[in-house]
Amino acid sequence: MNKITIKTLAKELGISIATVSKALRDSYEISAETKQRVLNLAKELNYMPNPYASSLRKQKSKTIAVILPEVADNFFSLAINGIQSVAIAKNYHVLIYLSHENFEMEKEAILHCSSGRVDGVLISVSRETTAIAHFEKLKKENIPLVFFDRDIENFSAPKVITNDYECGEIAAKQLISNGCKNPIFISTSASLSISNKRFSGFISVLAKMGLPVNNRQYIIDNDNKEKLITTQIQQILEKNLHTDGIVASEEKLAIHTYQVCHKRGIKIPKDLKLIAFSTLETASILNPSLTTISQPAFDIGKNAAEILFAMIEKKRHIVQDDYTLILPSILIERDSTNKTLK
Amino acid sequence: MNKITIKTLAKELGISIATVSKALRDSYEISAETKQRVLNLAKELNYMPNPYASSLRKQKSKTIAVILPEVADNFFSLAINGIQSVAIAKNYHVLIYLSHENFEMEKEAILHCSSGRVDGVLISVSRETTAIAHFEKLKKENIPLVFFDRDIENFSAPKVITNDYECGEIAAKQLISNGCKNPIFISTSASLSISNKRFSGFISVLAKMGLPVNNRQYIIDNDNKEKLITTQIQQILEKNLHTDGIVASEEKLAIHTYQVCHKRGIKIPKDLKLIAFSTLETASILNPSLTTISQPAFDIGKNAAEILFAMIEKKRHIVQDDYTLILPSILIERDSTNKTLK
DNA sequence: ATGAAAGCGCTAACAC
DNA sequence: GTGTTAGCGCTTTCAT
Repeated sequence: MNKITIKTLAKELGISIATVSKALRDSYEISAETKQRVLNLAKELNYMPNPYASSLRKQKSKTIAVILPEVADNFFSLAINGIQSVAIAKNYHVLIYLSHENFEMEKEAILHCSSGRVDGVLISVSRETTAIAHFEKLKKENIPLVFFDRDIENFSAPKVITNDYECGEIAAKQLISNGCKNPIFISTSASLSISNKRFSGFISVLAKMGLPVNNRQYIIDNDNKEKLITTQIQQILEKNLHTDGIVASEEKLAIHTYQVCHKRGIKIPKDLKLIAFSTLETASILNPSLTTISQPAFDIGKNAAEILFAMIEKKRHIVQDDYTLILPSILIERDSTNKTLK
Repeated sequence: MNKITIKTLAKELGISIATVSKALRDSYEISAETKQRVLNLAKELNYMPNPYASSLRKQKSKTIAVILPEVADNFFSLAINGIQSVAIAKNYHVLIYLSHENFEMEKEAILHCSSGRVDGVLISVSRETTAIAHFEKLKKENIPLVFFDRDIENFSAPKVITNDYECGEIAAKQLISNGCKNPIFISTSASLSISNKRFSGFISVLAKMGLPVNNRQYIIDNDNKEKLITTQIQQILEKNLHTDGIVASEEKLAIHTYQVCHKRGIKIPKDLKLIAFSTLETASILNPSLTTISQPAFDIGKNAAEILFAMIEKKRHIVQDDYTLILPSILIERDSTNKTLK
C-alpha cells in the first residue's frame, strides 16, 4: 500500500498541496467546498499526516517525556495515570523512560529529551541523583521541566510534591503514641530529598519527646540483588534488639519488613510496629493490615502534567521556577501500629 | 541559546554539511582527522541530532508503542520493565498508551501509531476488544504488531502469552483437591480470550470431576465506580451460599474478594478458598497469604519486544504471523487454598 | 576524501 | 480562494 501524503491528495483533487494543507487545518482562507472535498478524500484514503514532518516544520513534537525511577512501585503507576489523563486531553504523546534508580540512566534519558524530541519533561529523580548538570542542559534548551514527588534541592524548577516533613512527624507520633520507645527510620537513599525530609520530621519528634536520636536512620542498599533487602532488614533488627517501631520510607521496604517478621516470628504490631509511606492497594488486607501514609499519587501526576503544559503553552509567566505545589498525604491507621493488638 | 545543527558544525569547521553528517555516522569515506574534528566540536557544543529530521528522512522513528489496558496492575508494570529492557538495548524510545480497558481509547491509540509515528507496536488488548479493523489498518501500513498476554483470536499476529487453559485447570484442581465442591470463576470480561481460556480449563476439570458446571462463571462489571466491585462480589456470594471456592482471573478481583470476606466475616480458607491469577508482590503477606498462579510478566514483555524488533529489523521471515510463544505461569500454593487451615 | 543537491512531508509567508 | 516557494534538519546519491 502506497503512502498517502498531502501530495497524493493534492494530485488526486487537482489542487495544490498548500491548499490541501490549509483545508486540513480548517483555514479560513479555503472555501467550504474545497475543504469538504479534501476532507472526504482524506477520510476515504485514510490519510494521516506524518507527525515527524509536522514536528520538524513546527519545531514542536506534541510529546512529553516522563522519567521515573521504576514502574513497579504503585505510586508511580498511579502517577502515570494522572499524567496520561492530562496528556490525552491535550492530544499529547507520552514517552516513558525508567532510570531504575540509576543516575547514569537518568542522565541518558534526559539526553534523549533534548534536541526537540519532547516539548517538556516530568521527572521523579533517581535516588542517586545529586548533580544537576543534565537538568541545566535542558533548561538551556528551553525545554520545560517539572519535578513530581521526588525533587532535587539545588535546582530550581516547578515541583509537585507532598508534605514529607510533616508526614515524617506524623509517622513518628503515630509510633510513639502507640508505645514505641525505639523507633527507627529506613529508606534506600541517604541523598534523596524526599527521604531526608521525612526523616527530619521523624527525628524532630523524637527529639521533642526526649527519645534518643542517635542511630535512628538506616539506609538499605537496594542496588544489588532483591534478596538482600530482607537480609539487611533482618540484620538491623538483630543488631538493635530494642527496636520496637519502623517507619518505612518506601513501599518495598515495608513489604520486605513483613517478610522478615513472618520468617523470624516477629509479631507485628506487638513486637514491632510498622508504618509505611505507601499507596499499596493491599495495605488493608495484609497480615496485619498496614498503617500507611498515603500519597495522592494520581493528583501529583495530574497536577505536575498540568503545570508542565502551562509552561509548554507559554503561559510560562504564570509558572515561576520556584513554584511548588504541595499536595498533602494522609495517614491511614491500621493494625500494624495498634498498641492493643498482639 | 541557539540551536546547534549540522549546519552550525559545518560552518564552524569550514566543511560541508554532508561531510559532517558522514563523519558523525563514522562513514568510511571520511578521513580520520576530519572525523575527529567533527566529533570534538560536536561534543564541545553539545550537538544532538534532531530526531525528527532524521526520522523524516529515514522513514524510521526509532520508537515503539506499548498499548496497555492499565498500568495499576502489577503484571503490566513488570511487563513494561521487560519491554523497556530490550528497547533501551536497541536504542529505541517507548511511547505508552493506556486504553483503560476501553475499546475506543484503544482504537485511538492504534491510530496514533500509524503514519510512521512508531516502528512497531506491542499491545495487550482491552477487555472490550473484539473488532479487528484497527489492527488491520496497522498491518496495511506495514507496522509490525505483537500481542502480549492478552491477545485476540481472529487476528493473526505474533503473540507472547501464557498457558491460560492449563492454568485454568490447575486452579480448578487446586480448589477441588483442597475440598471445594462449589468453586466459581470470576473475571471482568466475557469476551477476553485470556479469561475464556482460563475458564475453559477450569470448567473442563469440574466436568471431569463430575461437579456441576452450570453458573460457574461470573462477570464483574468494572466499568463504573471502583466501589461496586466489592458489592458485586458480595452479591454473588450471598446468592450462592454454597460457594466454597473462587478463582479470580485478575489481581484486582482477588483484592476485592479479600475485602468482602474481611468485612463479612467470611473466613479464608475455611469458608472460602481463593486462588488468583496474579503477580502481586504482597501475596505472601496477605491475611491469609494468597495462592497465586503467577505469570512471567517481565519475560512476557521482554520476549514480545524481542519479537517485535526481529520484525522491525526485517528479519521478518523469521517471524510468522501466527507465531505464538507460550511462557508458562506457575502455581504458588499458599494459605488461601489450604484445606487444613481455619 | 569532500561537497552539491535533492528530497523526506509538512507549514506558512507571500504572491496572485 | 488558491498556488508558489522556501525551508525545518537530516541523509544519501552522485560528482568531483
